[in-house]
Amino acid sequence: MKEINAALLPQAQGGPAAANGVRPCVACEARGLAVCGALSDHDLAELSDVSRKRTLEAGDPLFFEGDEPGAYYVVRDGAIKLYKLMEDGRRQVVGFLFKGDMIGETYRPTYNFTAEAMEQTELCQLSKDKFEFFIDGSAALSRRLLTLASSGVADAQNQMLLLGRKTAKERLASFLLWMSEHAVERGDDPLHLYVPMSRADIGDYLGLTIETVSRTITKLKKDGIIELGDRSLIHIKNLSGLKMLAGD
Amino acid sequence: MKEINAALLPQAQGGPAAANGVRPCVACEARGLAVCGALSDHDLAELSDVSRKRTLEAGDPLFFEGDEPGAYYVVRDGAIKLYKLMEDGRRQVVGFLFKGDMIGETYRPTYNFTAEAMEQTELCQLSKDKFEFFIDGSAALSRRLLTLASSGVADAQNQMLLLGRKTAKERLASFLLWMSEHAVERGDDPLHLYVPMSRADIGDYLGLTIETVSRTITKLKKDGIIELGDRSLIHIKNLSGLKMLAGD
DNA sequence: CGCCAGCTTGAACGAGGTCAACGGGAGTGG
DNA sequence: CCACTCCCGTTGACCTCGTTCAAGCTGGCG
Repeated sequence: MKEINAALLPQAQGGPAAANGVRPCVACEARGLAVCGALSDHDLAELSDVSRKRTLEAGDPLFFEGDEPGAYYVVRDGAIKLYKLMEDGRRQVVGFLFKGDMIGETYRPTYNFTAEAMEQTELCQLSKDKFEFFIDGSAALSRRLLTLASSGVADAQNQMLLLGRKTAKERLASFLLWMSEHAVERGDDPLHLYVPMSRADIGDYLGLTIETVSRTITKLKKDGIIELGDRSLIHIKNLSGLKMLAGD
Repeated sequence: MKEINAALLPQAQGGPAAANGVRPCVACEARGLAVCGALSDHDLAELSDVSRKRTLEAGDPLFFEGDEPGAYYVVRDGAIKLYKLMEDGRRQVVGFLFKGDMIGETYRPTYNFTAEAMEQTELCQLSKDKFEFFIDGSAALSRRLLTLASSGVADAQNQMLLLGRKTAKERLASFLLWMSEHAVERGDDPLHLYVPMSRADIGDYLGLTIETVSRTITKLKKDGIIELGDRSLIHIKNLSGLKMLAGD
């Protein structure tokens, strides 16, 4: 039962981790963050039976826009980007997922975006049918998923305001603030941001080119708002200044 | 019980229609379209008890961004726009609602946008607490709401692609196609669109100015793609041409 | 060391914004 | 019935922000 979808997977999991097979969700480090927090220990133990660990390397796709959803995924660790492509290659990143986030295309016939790992990422893969059976049986889980979907809509609407009406500087400032707020939720330092996405990813998320992203970051640096560190780290030196710049 | 929230309403309903009070949801013309379709006749009869009819005139606000949600609303007839404002007045329309659509800020602490009628609009107002009690008790309703929320997210992501990466012409074409598809869902003629929104509304939805909207519509007219009729009517003369222009 | 991918910086361009003038239909009042 | 106003949409001329094109820079890795 753990292996039902193995044949459909883009890449089957290899290496030493595979030997561990399913780990109990009860002890999952992402449990507190994730949707699984809505379930009792007993339910979670059952969920373990329909879940399966997946590991992706940087650049690996999880699924493509238009694919039929075969599973739900919870990010245990790492970072995923979600994007849509136009025929001529124009790209729009519609979201980023980090530890505890879920891919919630609940009850949709096809995925509306492509999902791709930005770095090595561990996922919990939940069988679609089994998980939906769980949803129907648990009002708490339904409620949690509805709440998540609603905040997903709210996030998307904020992004619409950004894309439709904000200047390049306001977009960058809003993006950094968003990253900061989500760092808080995950219990990370909100002033020393780990930003695993490339300039191209940021540009495609903010509706800008890599050049504009680069230039705007340089300006923020010169204004003393932020500082760039090693390994994708961005230090926010002036949070209130950043909030001013974000507009709203 | 029908009147519990009457004191909180921005404008109490007046005129002859008020005398009717609550009309049974069972016979509601929007039932087939709306979320209520997920409920049995029996449940709907109960829902009638916690629902109340509201009528808005063009320009009337239903609620403001930041307000605490006190109710859920289903549009029975008319048209509503949802928008967010920045301090300096820049505006982003994040959605339009028509017959059968629901305002689904499920389980959120505040509304994320302002809702305003674009023409005379009839709404069914459902008590928040009562309706949430219904949700918890009905897996079918939960499922329906989750499906709606998911397609709301998908819609929002498509709009992100539009706002982030499409040209003015592509935006207008995509908008008209979107209107056409939703006309089909509502059982209206998909080639003779009723477009109740002003140029300003369209511009603020597409991240453009009224001037650019006007110029672009003129171009579409000159290219023989569309034709403008009386009373907010737009006739699509070349649907496949429109699809070409929309990109994706 | 050399190569390549990702990032930065500069210079010129252009799609859409801004500013301004005008037109036409609905409502109002004489 | 016309004169007047107001609002909305259209059109034109000019400008600007972000894009495009191009050149260098930096660091990781063979």
